[in-house]
Amino acid sequence: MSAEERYNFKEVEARWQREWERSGIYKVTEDPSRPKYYALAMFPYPSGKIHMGHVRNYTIVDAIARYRRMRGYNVLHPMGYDAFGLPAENAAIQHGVAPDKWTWANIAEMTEQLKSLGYSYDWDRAVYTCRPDYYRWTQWLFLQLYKHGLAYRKKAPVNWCPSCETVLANEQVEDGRCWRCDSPVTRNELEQWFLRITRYADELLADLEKLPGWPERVRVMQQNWIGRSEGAEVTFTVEGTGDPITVFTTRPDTLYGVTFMALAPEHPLVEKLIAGRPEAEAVRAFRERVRNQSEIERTAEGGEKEGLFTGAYCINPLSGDRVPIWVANYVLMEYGTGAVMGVPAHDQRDFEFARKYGLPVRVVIQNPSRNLDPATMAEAYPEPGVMVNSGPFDGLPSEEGKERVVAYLEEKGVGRRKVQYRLRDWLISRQRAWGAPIPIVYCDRCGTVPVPESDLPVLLPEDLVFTGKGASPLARHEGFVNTTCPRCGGPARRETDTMDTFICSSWYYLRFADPQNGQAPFDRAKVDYWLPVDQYVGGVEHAVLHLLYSRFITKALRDMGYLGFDEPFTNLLTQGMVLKDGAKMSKSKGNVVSPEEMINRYGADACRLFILFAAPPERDLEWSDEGIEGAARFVNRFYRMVRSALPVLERARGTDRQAALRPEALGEAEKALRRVVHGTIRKVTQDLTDRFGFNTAIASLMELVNAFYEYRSQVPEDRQNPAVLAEAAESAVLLIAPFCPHLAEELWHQMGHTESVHLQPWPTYDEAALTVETVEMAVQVSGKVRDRIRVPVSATEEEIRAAALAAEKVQPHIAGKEIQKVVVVPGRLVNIVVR
RNA sequence: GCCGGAGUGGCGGAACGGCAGACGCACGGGACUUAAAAUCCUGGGCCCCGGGAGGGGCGUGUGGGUUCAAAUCCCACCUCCGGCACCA
Repeated sequence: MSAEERYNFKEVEARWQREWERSGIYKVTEDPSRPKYYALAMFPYPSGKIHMGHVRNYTIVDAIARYRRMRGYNVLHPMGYDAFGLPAENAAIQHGVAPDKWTWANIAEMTEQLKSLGYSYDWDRAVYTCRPDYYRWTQWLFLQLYKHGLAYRKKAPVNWCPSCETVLANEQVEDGRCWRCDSPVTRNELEQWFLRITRYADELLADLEKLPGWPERVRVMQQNWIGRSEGAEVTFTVEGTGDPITVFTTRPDTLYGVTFMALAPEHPLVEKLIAGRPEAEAVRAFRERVRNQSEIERTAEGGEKEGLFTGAYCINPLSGDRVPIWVANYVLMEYGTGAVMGVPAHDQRDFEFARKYGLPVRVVIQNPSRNLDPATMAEAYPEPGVMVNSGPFDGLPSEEGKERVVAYLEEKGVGRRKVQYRLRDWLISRQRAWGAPIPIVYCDRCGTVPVPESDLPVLLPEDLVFTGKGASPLARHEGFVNTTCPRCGGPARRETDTMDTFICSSWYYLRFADPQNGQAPFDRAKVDYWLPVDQYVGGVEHAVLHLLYSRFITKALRDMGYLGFDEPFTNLLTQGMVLKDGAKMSKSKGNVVSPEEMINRYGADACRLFILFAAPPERDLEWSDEGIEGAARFVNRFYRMVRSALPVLERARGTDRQAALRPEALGEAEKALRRVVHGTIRKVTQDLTDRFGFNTAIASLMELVNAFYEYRSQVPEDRQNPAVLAEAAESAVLLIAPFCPHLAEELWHQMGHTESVHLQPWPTYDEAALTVETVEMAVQVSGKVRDRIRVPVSATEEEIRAAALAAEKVQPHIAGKEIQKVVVVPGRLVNIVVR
């Protein structure tokens, strides 16, 4: 093949990217006359260059967006940057580059790379969370939450990452380590801002039911994280002082089995209980030791249970028993009430604790199949059974007992039904400077004062000094800190913590509906038109973080009257990772494949094609150098297919194609090619509509290309049917457009069209072209394929049966045998069952 | 421990009650070429019998079951991956 016939992807891709940008074909506005489709990829942190994970994510969404556009939808397909965050600050400390400079340089580079991949974004809608015109509204969001009692400040034990020098939310601690830098997290008592996500715990859990378009896996992860459990609160009374100690339990039926009370070492009552007692010093020392343990140490595997007797006793409200009060390291102050009733016979943790410290074990639920003996039990019996040693409740099945005990406690006023969640409020203060400042002022006279909306944004100073030591640069910036109270006008100090960047990303999908709005975060009518997101795509690592936060913010804004829907993301696709040599790509492993290099060597279309073809989107994808070469080869093969047919196609110009495609006008070879063409249209359409079967859709396209070559090699050039070839080539180009947009656009124009291929309607298949006169069917004898027969599609079951029984290779297998049954599956197979 | 997902040729994967291995990668053979690259055609799950055309058996993690028919449905188990986990 001559040099100029080789597909010059570099020139073609650059040319069409320029043209699309010039003509603005991907720009969208609201259009009530068309159905809308909002396709969204999780926007990136501008870390420097894009990696293969990004390419995969955005290629999937781009294919979806392009397909929907051709199907007649008004498609919103935006992109932006989650641009606040620690790496920018670290760069400032290490290299002395200002965080905004560093960030904007990265954004410029990544944008250029994204453009080189030919994604169909409406770039006019890009949002940058670090820009005042965006974070102004992040601050506005905070103020609304504050106004509605959903943002509050409290002193609490919090997760502190010593390396990032900031606190973290619970969701951002994994196995006791910082999600970002992997350092062990410590516990600190600090005054911090929280968002009351727990107020929505119930709805966040219940509404998972409304998300059938989410992967089961993600819903289960959120369910686990929210951790709802039903039980009761029961109040014990301290002997002597009468102080109440309330516990949460899921097993009110075991209340008669309580043999000790266990308090978290940090429990507020501990100090009063031990005051003046000989145990006081030891308990205080124990408390300090536990408090200083890191999350990892405290929850280490096995978890040796430790505790100390306080010297005090309390009274069981049900049995009247006198119960010793202990402090124990396994009781967490953050969950429930920070106090646990110890029932060794029926709770494994209590059991271990009781055995270690010689506390009594009292069986109150009897195992129906094997009698439990407290003296010999080797482990707790947590299963249901029959209540014993429980006064008036003896003989009740334990499940029923739960109800009866709670009812009794409520009647006596010493307990009540309670639903407890594992989910805790979202800690959002960050002691970092490169983030959206929390719009709060502290005034000696007025206290905590929110910045008025009209004063937003609270701007980040541009002259921050990053030393990496001591307090945040924001806290050390006098010009920022010192201000006047918006209420009384007196001297005041600004809050110097910034917001968790997950707040910035918890509402960005709303801003895309109205990104330039200077008067409000978004216009309700525009949001009503575009939202919710029809298809969201991203990594599963945000299953609990970003996706839970966004659901919460959506519900909060809905309750404030700003939104009219309950859930932000109707359908979610969690794409798999891109691996190399079986492992996640990372600099330390040295197995990183650079998208930039691949695009340079093989072209954007080949990269996109390989990534879509190599694995279904939700599965991990193993990068293969040979694989992408194969994809590049196919791009060329496709290009040559159309190029070499252009002279023949020229003959179809201006003729009546529909007339030329009438069945009477076609020979067998033409009909066969048309069958493949229309079969492929059907297959690709199905694969893109009801699932994301990009890999099988592309496989089907490859079969079409193979059939095209076969036709051209088997029918002499002068006898080739121009109308059939034109239909095949046009269909192929339209079908490949979502995957290889440059290739499709180039060929579309070479075929003589002047409008963009991406604005064309999606092809439809012709049922008539799919019909066949005869079908081949397999003939099985007792389930094994022995022969094949060709029968007319119109053949009756009786005729098929006769043909099968007469088939040559079937004879030896049925000769002399009794035919028990013949199963005929028309169009597929015949199974002759013999004995 | 509880919950979820996945195990199919040398490799990525397809089929999700009806002919296992579509499509591609890698590999073998052939054509074109002085040669190579590129391209085009072609072969192939594994084992056994046959010189050959051909024939037979076994095959979707393991063991059972349902069915004329199971990768697909049911039961039990194994392995790997992921989530939660001293949450009362």
